Amino acid sequence: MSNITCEIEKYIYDLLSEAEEENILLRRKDLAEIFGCVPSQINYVLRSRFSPEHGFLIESRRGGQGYIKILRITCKTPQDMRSHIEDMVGGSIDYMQARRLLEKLQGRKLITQQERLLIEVALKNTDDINELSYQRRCVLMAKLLKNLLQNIILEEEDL
Amino acid sequence: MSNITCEIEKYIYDLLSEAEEENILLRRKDLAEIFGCVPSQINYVLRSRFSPEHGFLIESRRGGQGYIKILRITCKTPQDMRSHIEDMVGGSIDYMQARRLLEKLQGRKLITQQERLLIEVALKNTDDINELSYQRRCVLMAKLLKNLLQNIILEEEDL
DNA sequence: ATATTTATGGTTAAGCATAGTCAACGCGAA
DNA sequence: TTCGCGTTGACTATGCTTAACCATAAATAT
Repeated sequence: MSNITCEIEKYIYDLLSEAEEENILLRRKDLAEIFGCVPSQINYVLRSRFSPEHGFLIESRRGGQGYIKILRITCKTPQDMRSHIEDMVGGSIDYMQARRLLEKLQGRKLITQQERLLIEVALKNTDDINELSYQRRCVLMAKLLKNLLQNIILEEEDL
Repeated sequence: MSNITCEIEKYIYDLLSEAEEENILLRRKDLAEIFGCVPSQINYVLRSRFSPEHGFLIESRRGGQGYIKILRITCKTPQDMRSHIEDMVGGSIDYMQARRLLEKLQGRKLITQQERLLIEVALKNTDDINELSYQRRCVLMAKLLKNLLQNIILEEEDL
């Protein structure tokens, strides 16, 4: 995997691992210089790899002494996780969105690959109910997805 | 501590912490002299660090014996808080502004970091609805944000 | 009383150093 | 081919600092 985006992602991940705190401070232009790319590449990495859905918050300032701060948010309680799942999925979701979400969750090690495949099978069954409208299917899929995620993720967290 | 604005902010914050009352009196020119900056720098600090979003109101008077008074906003009733939220968010807000606001609200301990993340996820979903115009999304986001904030901040009182 | 002077604070715009957005383009996979 | 991800750079927005100019309240002179 030799594209710059992945390299920058890994670099930031390593910084976060090393950091005592759950957050790190960066200079966009410095990072761009390190990787020999345009500054806006950093924005792309943040948007595609460190978004709220991935469990990160970004703070930043422009101007002199500007910075980018990346915070990793951990869901400490089952209630937090339930709310988090509710927010990620929402009241309606289509099959492709759901699959992208599952991919991210697997990347965060919140679900295993097998669990992900099982969920996708379940979702596909719902998506194949052609008697229902698209909208109706999206609502049903959201409910199903949330139930499955909550069962899987919270079971492991509730020790 | 590299810029004067942050130093002045901290200075004022310390004064407010020490003060018995929920407000303090300052002389603009004295403060400017202490920090060796032009007086209008103080206005910049007040505008960017002690606005209603930050939980403060400013009163002042010109001429001889002039002063600047900084008051901490206190929301005594749920209705006060609703008005405060309405003032801060307004009828339209974009994703960046909303994020900055959430950063401040977390700083004021009105929301937790987890709650902030959840709200950002929800806002991002709205911001990603590309079928809608920018203006329409801003209006929707303002409504969503106010609803979420009111539910979170007023959860106890509102029942 | 009224006008003038003095002592405050307010507003705005310019300039620089950042960061953000957007749309076009390239490339590889389905 | 078509689609989605990644890359790029031109353009935009923001944050801070400074300074010139504006507005107002109080003190003083008349």
